[in-house]
Amino acid sequence: MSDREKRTVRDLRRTNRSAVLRKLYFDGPLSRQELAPATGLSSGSISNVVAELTADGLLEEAGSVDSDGGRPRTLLRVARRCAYLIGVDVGETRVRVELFDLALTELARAERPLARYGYDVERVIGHIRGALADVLHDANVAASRLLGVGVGVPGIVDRSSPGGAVVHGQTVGWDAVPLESLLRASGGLPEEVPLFIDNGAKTLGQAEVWFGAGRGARHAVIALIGSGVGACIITDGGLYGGAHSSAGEWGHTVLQVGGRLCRCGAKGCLEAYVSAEAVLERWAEIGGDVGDADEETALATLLAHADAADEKAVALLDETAEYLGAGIADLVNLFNPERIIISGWAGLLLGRHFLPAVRRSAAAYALRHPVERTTIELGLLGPDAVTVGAATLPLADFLARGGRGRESATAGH
Amino acid sequence: MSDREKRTVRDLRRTNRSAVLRKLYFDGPLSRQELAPATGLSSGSISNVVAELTADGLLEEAGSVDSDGGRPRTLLRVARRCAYLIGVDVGETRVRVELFDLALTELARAERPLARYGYDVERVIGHIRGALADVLHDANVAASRLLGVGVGVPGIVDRSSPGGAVVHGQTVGWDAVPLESLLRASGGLPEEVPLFIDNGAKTLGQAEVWFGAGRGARHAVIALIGSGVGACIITDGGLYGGAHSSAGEWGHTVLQVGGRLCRCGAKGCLEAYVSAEAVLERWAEIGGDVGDADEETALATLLAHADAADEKAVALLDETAEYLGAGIADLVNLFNPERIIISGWAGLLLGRHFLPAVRRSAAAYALRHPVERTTIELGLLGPDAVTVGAATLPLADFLARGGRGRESATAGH
DNA sequence: AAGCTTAATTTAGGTTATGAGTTAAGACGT
DNA sequence: ACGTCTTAACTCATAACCTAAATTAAGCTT
Repeated sequence: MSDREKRTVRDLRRTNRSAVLRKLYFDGPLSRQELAPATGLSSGSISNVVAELTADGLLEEAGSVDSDGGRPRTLLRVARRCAYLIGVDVGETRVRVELFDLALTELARAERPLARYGYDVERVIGHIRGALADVLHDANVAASRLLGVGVGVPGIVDRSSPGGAVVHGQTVGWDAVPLESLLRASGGLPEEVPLFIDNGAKTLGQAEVWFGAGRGARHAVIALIGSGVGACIITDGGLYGGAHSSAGEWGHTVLQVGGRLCRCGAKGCLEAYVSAEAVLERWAEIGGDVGDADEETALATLLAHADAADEKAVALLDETAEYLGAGIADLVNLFNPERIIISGWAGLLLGRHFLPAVRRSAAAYALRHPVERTTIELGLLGPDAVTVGAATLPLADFLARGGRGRESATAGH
Repeated sequence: MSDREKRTVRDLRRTNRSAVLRKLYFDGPLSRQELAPATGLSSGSISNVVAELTADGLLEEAGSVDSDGGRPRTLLRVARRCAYLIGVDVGETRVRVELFDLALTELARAERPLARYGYDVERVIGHIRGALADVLHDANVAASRLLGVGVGVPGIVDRSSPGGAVVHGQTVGWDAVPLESLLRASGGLPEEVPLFIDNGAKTLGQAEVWFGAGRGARHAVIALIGSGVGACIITDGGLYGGAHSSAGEWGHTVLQVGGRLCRCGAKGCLEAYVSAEAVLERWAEIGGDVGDADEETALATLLAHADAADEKAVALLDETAEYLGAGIADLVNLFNPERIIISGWAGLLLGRHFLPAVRRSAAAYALRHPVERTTIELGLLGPDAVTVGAATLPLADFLARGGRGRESATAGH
């Protein structure tokens, strides 16, 4: 059923290093004393592991706290400058690259616009490579000190193929683009720096779970509404990808058999009702004025109409809230998460307008037991957090490895 | 993020015992020589672990194979009679209890009918207790030799509450029934025999994954269609439960916002279109003759009508196939499984009739990439496998523990 | 019967975590 | 100021474990 699980006594150390590192990373500075019960290790082992991590330069002291009457405990934290991360957001209109330290504070960024016709693969690769060199130069960080590069892209990322991640971006016209090998071949970064590619929606979700509205949830779904609709599914604290890491395609969930035509070709998808594009389209259909502004301002205009009690706008948004609620009900019924977080630029805009209505609709369509135990909230991070989320991918790997190098990870099957 | 991960050097042994045991359990008799690469352990450790397991009576030799010129390797297998399992199926019309050996071959069974008004909790508890005693007596097995008792029930089982599993069976009128503590209190089985309770659909799914159409799949969804509709979701080889183990409530996925009223109170649920009850209801609505036979024969009659080219029946089933396909498309989009297995008595009946149509519909409603990589098949096990699946719960626990006792598992947080 | 081949066990060596005992560092009371 | 008390962190002996190499076991070939 499952081959290689855990093997040697050496893996133990890695696991324990990882536990200590993770605890310190997420729960701020802690003393060795607090670390012991939190990780389940004995105080002796904590000393041992901490000494090792400190020797590796991953941990540093952070002051001390009096302990009434006794020796004060010295606090420990992860050394934020011991390594660096890069997050790349390949968006609909631009490529953005940011450089972070371990604590994910931004050190440099570079952005390259992508003209509408700009989804030429070569052009995107070139932009990434150039921007990557720029941020490293600006912050004066050697590429060798990078823990890894995370890339968030639109579309489905299939990580199960042998030559590295392959991107299928139906909406941007990418069909089986072997992004990983192309980026590698472009020579922009050293051989040994690992590359992590995933769907942009998922990276944003990961960011939201680590640092935003999802903090502490073991089971959560981040619903992302922009021009399109997607979702990031967190199960047992980690990103769920399914067999070919294309899970979470919530936007193409069927809400109306034989309903509105979606850009995916099917009928009645959630996306055909609640995406910004769809809402505006429907607004135009019932005679709403759209103008030729960009989607963002157009949506804001629609919301303003509704605020001004424009009946048509109100009705449209009511319906949208019902559909969105029904879509969320599906997530609740199928995944039973603790929390559902609505995010994405349109999701935040719409959510601020009608979150209570969405909650009501979700409660009406979902089963009572699970929906009563799920909270539905808005995301705390802006859509810009895609880069943060992308940087999170190598970071997660780093923490899971306990801050050790990746040895000969090529001990394939 | 996650507390207790792995700790001591002792857990290592458990993990390795578990790996050896699992490998032997699922992949038949193997020699020590084959075991080594399969588990990632050295031949020395294999010897060691195997010796320990044999001393514990969990393994036995199973002949030997010549190895041209050398010492023949002796084959090993799990001793099927080293412990026993009980599976309980609390169904819509009866309680069934079966006793199995480790290989899950049936040794005894007992069945108690449940009158229509029979969902009285006390009655069910009494039936379980009685039938349990019967099978143990019939097969002459001491209760102390039981590895555990697995129970499959209708409704949502919340295992997150402190006093043991609680069952919320909306359809059978059970509201927060603390089945675990009630069964314990009934005194039917010794203190130390563990009790595992889960949704019957999920246990059936588990059986299908271990021994049926799902063998070998790491990501699968078993779609169960009977009077109601449910699903069992397997992620990374294990049952997915979500935050309160109520995940997989596929039947109440919305397929038609504002559509047919479902017995859950919401409108447009999948269950309101494709469950046996719903199909027959719709058949009656358009004037089909139903008679007052039980659901099973009524559905068979409908299918016979369609086979005889009764236009109304054909149209109804076409529509049903479309809805079912759309529901499956949702599963594909959201979970991206390798395999979807249609089961449940009505699912098997309907599936045999129109599986190709369902596949077409699913392909039309789901995204191309994932649906091309998912197979949609019928289950291989009959609905009777609920007991097998239930027995699988303690078995999974046993294998995960490496066949060791459960020590002081009360080292709670 | 000696030599060869392959299987399985034993042994030596190296990591690791535990837990008791020790040292470190400061507070408190007289 | 001094000794006592309290708490933190480290050290070291012990036990458990896995690996790799060496050894024993079992059967075939010539």
